[in-house]
Parts: sequence; C-alpha cells; structure tokens
Amino acid sequence: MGRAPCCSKVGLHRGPWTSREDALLTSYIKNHGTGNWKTLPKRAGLLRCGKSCRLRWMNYIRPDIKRGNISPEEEDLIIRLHSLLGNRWSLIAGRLPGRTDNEIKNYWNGHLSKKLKNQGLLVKEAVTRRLTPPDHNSKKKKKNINNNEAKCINTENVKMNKIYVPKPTRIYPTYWYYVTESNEETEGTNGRLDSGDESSSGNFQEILSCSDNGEEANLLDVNHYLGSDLDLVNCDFFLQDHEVLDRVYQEYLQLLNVETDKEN
DNA sequence: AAAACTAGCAACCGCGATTCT
DNA sequence: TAGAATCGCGGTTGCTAGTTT
Repeated sequence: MGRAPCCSKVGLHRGPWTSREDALLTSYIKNHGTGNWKTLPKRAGLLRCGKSCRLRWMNYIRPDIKRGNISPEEEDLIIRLHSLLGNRWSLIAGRLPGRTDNEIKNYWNGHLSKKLKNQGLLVKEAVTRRLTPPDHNSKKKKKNINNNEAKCINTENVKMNKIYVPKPTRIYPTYWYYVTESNEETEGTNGRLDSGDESSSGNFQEILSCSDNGEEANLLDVNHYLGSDLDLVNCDFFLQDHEVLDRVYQEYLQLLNVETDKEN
C-alpha cells in the first residue's frame, strides 16, 4: 500500500503565488494561527495544497523573515555551521535569525559551494541526513537534463555517509581540552593528546579535527592519536576567530545534546 | 536582434520522523 | 501497538531575467 498523497492535486493551483493568495493566507493565519495545514487552505478559501501553504508561510510570508542580501557575517557563519552540521539547513537556519532553510540552501547551492570550490575549500559534498542512498527507480525521473552543470547535482560527489554524532572534543593550536561524557572540560597542552588520564580517555572516542589545509572536518579515532603529537597548526579555517568559533561550538554542543537526548 | 547560455530562487516532491487514533 | 495522518526536511525542478555569443 502506497503512501496517500497529502492532498488531492485535482483542481488545485500550483506555481507562483499571487498577491491575492498571499493576502488570504496572511489574513487567515493572523486570525486563526497556523496548525493543521491540511485543512487550512480550505478554511482560508485557498485552492492550494496544505503543504504549499505551509511552505509559503514558512519561507516568505512569516513576519519575522529577513529579506535581502546575506551579509558577510552571515555568510561566514553559514560556512562554519555547514562545516559542522553538513546539509542540515534547518539547523543552520535556526542560528541565523530571520533566514529560512530554503534561503540558506539556495544561497549555498548558488553561491557558496561554487565559491568554496574555486578556493579549493570544498572537496566533497556534505554529509546528508539521509542514511541510505535514494532509490533512483522509485524517484521521479529528471525531467530536464541540460548542460547547465550548476543546476545538476553531481551525484558522484555525494557521499551517503551515516550521520556521525561525535563525542564533543575540541582542539586549539596552542592548547586543547576535551569534554568528557560527564561534561567535564579537561585541559591539555601544546596539541599533544595526553594518555595519562586513562579514566578520561575511556570516555571519549572520536576527535574533531581538520585536514592540514583546512578543507574538511574529519572524525578520527582518538585512541589512535593518544600519546602522539598532532599537527594542530594548520586548522586556520576553524581557528582564525576563536570568539566566533567558540560561540558556534557552544551551539554545536547544545545541538548534540538535544539530538543525543532525542535518541535516548 | 535573436538564440543560447547562465544564475537566482520560488516552489514542488518524496520520504523520514512524529503524532494521532 | 499498529497503521494512518500530518509535519518538516532536504533534494530537485523549472521559470524568469540577465548575459553572452
């Protein structure tokens, strides 16, 4: 038995929204609030799918949406968050007030991925939420294949990795400390992983690191590096601004906690 | 001037996750 | 507790406007 469609497509408007439709939706939500998107269009007098209404509201009509160009600060934050979170646009958008996941996704695909590729800072596509490769037989066929490479996803570059939830660990060039599972921060020195504290070392398994030209973040088996020197000098991409990084990192820890709590 | 190409982005689609019955 | 209904997310499409040939 297949999944039922979210709504009947028969007789419904599709494509760009008119100002009248926007007004109807805005007026309805103003008076009744959101919720139950399936029945909302009918109650609002719209010939639209509920899903379409939700999308329109969330991405364009909501009063707190910030329109206009992405500022350099926002761009910087997007890059940093993307390096930590991958293509989890909603999480990234949640850290950029007034920006939507769709907007950030478009900005990434249209500007940043190309920009970073040109600068040699993007080697492969980010990890996605999907844990298994999509079944291309069940997906609809690409309707319009043209030679516009920017529009086509290079599936060869898409690596369908399992989402990796690392044990929080941080390295700084001149000193480092990691966070054990009990959330104690332990400081080390000079980028050398100290195996002296066996009780602590048993509590973490992975370490967030940078490749030596800052191109990507990898999760490595920390046990492999215990007692060895690490090259921590060339992590400029993440470490050039400790204040921003620290803020991003704290949010990252919170995200991990939320996700870990959900799993348990 | 017109066709071809490119970039930007709004909107749609399918599917996993969550909530409801 | 299973199945249905709904929500929300990320991937993808397709339209439009600008640029190049």
